[in-house]
Amino acid sequence: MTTCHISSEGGDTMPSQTFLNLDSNKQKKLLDAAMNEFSRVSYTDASINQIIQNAGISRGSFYTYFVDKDDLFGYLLELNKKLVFALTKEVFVSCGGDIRTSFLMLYDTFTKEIQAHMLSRFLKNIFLYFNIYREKFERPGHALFLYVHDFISTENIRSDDLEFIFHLFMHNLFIGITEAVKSNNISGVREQYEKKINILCYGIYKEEEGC
Amino acid sequence: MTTCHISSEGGDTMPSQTFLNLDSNKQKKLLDAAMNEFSRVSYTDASINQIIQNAGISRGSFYTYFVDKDDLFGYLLELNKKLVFALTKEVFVSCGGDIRTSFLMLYDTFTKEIQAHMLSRFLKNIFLYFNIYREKFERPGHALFLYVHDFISTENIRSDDLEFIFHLFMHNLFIGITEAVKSNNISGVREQYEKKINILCYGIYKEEEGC
DNA sequence: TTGACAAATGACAGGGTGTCATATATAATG
DNA sequence: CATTATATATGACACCCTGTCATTTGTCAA
Repeated sequence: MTTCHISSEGGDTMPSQTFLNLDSNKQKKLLDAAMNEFSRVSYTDASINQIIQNAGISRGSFYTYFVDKDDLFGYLLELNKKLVFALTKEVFVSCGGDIRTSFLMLYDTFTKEIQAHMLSRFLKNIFLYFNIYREKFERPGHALFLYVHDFISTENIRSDDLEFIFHLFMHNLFIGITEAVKSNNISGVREQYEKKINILCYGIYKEEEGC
Repeated sequence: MTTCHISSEGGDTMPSQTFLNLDSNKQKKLLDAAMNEFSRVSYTDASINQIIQNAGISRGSFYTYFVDKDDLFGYLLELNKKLVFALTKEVFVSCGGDIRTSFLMLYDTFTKEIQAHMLSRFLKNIFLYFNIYREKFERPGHALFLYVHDFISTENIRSDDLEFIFHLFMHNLFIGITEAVKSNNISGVREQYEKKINILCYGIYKEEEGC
């Protein structure tokens, strides 16, 4: 409970043993085809037909590996989760645990990652059609929190519910990145994101109000 | 620009003249069938086949009225917009324009409305599958802001960008309602929502930090 | 060689969308 | 009234999708 491995949550979507038994080349071929399809179009439009065609497997086979599109997609997320976890932790450490600077840096880190990394197209599409993935993606939030909460500084924080705050910031981070990916006015989006983070940190009301 | 009618924005999704020319009974029959379908299942699963079957019109006719499911749905939103606008304004007025109390009350008002009003099932489904509608629904936000901004008090607000703040609160209101509709722990959700609003108003940092 | 079990297959049923040539109203006009 | 023009309605059609399942193919041990 207290110690948490990355893979602890989200084990609900797993391929069948049949798939796991498969020659790893064949596995990769299917996974690659899936990544391509989910990068090509939105989740809704992604077609299993396309995937199996590109992977060169039969319809029937696919359904012995995964129960449906959701299952496959969940597995892909699972595989890419480690990257997100590691990056997040790294940022918190390098910011001395300060929430405000951490979340500003997370934004920059992820948007850069999306531009530069091999996963770019897939990640980009995730954020591009984020509204659809939101639930799937935000669910492992608890695991992520457990993974990094030791590295968050709470000295200057008013509330005692750190997890709540973490999720609130995370949520806004994801929305920010989503907008960054969609928009062509990068600096404008970044500016708005910082504004939001500042509001979350300092509030909108003038000083006089008591806590 | 400054004066704003409710219908100003979102005129992009409109039924064809053919539909508008129709006998109003026939119009209603189709609209009712659509409302039922969008209440029955998620937007993704909503089927035009079902709608035309229940409305007793032919496939071909439907496509002379609306270009697709999106178009039809947009029109339904348009028709229900007035209610949302009116309620929002009312709340702001009755709260003397204070953002915090207004948004707390908006939450209560809308969740009650969803339970009590004739539109309940439709509205409920909107929020239930909100992730999908988010864009469609948040787009008319600007019109809504123009409609109510005169009734928002800015005395105790730090920032000068009222519209930005308004959208931020609106966004969280919608998420709150969405969660309320989904959850069976109503009071818990309401509590979390208030927590969030308080953070937006007062921030998470302790006093000492300068503005 | 022969079972026995694991894996792969594609035809099939059932559902969906958007189109279009054709049929049927309704109105207008000589 | 007959005729032509115009608006509206229709459902068969082409095409796409998903999930299933009886059957075939592969593999390995006895």
